[in-house]
Amino acid sequence: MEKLFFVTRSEENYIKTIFHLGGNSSALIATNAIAEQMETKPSSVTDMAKKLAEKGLVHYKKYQGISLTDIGIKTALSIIRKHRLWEVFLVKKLDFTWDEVHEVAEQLEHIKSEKLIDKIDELLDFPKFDPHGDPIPSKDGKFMERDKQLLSDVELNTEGVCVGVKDTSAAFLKFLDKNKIALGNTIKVLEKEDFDQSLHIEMEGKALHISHQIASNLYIKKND
Amino acid sequence: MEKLFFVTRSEENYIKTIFHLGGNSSALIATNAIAEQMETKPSSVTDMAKKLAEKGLVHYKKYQGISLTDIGIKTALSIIRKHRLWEVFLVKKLDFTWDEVHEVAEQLEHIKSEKLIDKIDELLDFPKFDPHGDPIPSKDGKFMERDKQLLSDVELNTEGVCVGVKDTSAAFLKFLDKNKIALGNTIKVLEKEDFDQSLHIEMEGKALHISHQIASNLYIKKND
DNA sequence: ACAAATTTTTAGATTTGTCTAAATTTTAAT
DNA sequence: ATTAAAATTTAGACAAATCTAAAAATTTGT
Ligand SMILES: [Mn+2]
Ligand SMILES: [Mn+2]
Ligand SMILES: [Mn+2]
Ligand SMILES: [Mn+2]
Repeated sequence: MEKLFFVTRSEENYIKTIFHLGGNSSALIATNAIAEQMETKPSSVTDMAKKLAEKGLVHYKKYQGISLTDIGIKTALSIIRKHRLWEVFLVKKLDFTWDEVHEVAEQLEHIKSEKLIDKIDELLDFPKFDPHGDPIPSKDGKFMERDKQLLSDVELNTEGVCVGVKDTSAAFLKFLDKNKIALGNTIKVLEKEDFDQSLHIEMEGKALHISHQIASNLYIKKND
Repeated sequence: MEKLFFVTRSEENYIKTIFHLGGNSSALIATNAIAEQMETKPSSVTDMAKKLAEKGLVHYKKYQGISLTDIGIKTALSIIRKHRLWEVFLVKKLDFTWDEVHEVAEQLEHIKSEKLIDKIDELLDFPKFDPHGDPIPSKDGKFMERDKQLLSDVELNTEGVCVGVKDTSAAFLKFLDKNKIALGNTIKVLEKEDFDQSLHIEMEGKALHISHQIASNLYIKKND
């Protein structure tokens, strides 16, 4: 007793959103939070909550909040796996840039074929992270959360490597491109401005001055 | 004035079906024919006919029949292009067999991204035919109909090459696999049985006896 | 040409996913 | 502990895509 019901595209999008808002574990996610994230109305979320509870994908108690069941979590991980693998495919095989992939992956993540996604995984040589540095769940739902910190949180003189972005908007990613900031680049924190918390850093040997807004959306992995 | 409206997945499926039933040119396609092909009810087809006419994708006159407008034809060709390119992709890049690809392509053909399909086209080196021998329309809607004939229609001693299948069902394709009949194989018609119209042929040098049903679903290109 | 058969359309209902506006419950503030 | 504010749910509506049953138009057979 597991894949009992067909899950629609809309249901998949709700499940994914609940997961991203932390609805795994036993945290209860608010109706409003889901509505805001999905740019829909709270009443629509309530309607869907009932439907998903009916299908055994979420726990739902009126007025209390929503969280994913085990099956819901498995479903979410499967969608996220597909989304991220397609993103890697688009970048590695079709020369998409990292700011172009999300939109298309939003569509591709709903394609229903286990064989398809497993073959894509194989074609890409089983990547562990997507183009934004986010981990890719394996077929059985496991994934390694990388040891990473926001650049804005590390102390002076820290050296490391860019490993991910928090903000994945096209606008932010294009800004990073323009400033030659890319995942894999080496980085060192040279100075912190107390006044505006901007940072003077060295990236791949070149000096760069970046705002707090940028630093608080870039993940780095500190050198051992 | 061209891509005026958003075309839904359901509308795309109707457009494609009308095209395949010959609704390009000015032939009028019957409501019942469309309903049968799509395994839906005639009343649903009528409803959709009105919607598509409203959007300028089909010509529709009550009780007379349905045909595609120029925009409708362009739309159909774009969907068919996507379907067939994805089929080639699945076979060439992901080792799908030709009997497995159709189902998945039915989903992938609805992905909306011009860049995606053009890059897939490029990755595959601009194939002209899909795994079943059907021509792939180019970006601008042109395609070459191959010079081909049903094996059941050619005369005795004809020599040629298998270039396509008429029946694309998984059952038929698997049958061909089992009998080592593949596109690209050389073929020669040795003898025709008058009684049941079965054929004795030579395929890649090996003798084979095939029924009329098989011969009438295999396309060959005669040697010059 | 005209009745019978067939095809097609209409009318009305259903499901899914969404919305607005009103009612209810929970939470926060005094 | 009340009251005010905020969050959530309900009730009722709507659009899309489908269906069934009945009505209308067309085609066919004699
Ligand atoms: Mn993404
Ligand atoms: Mn990503
Ligand atoms: Mn196909
Ligand atoms: Mn095909």
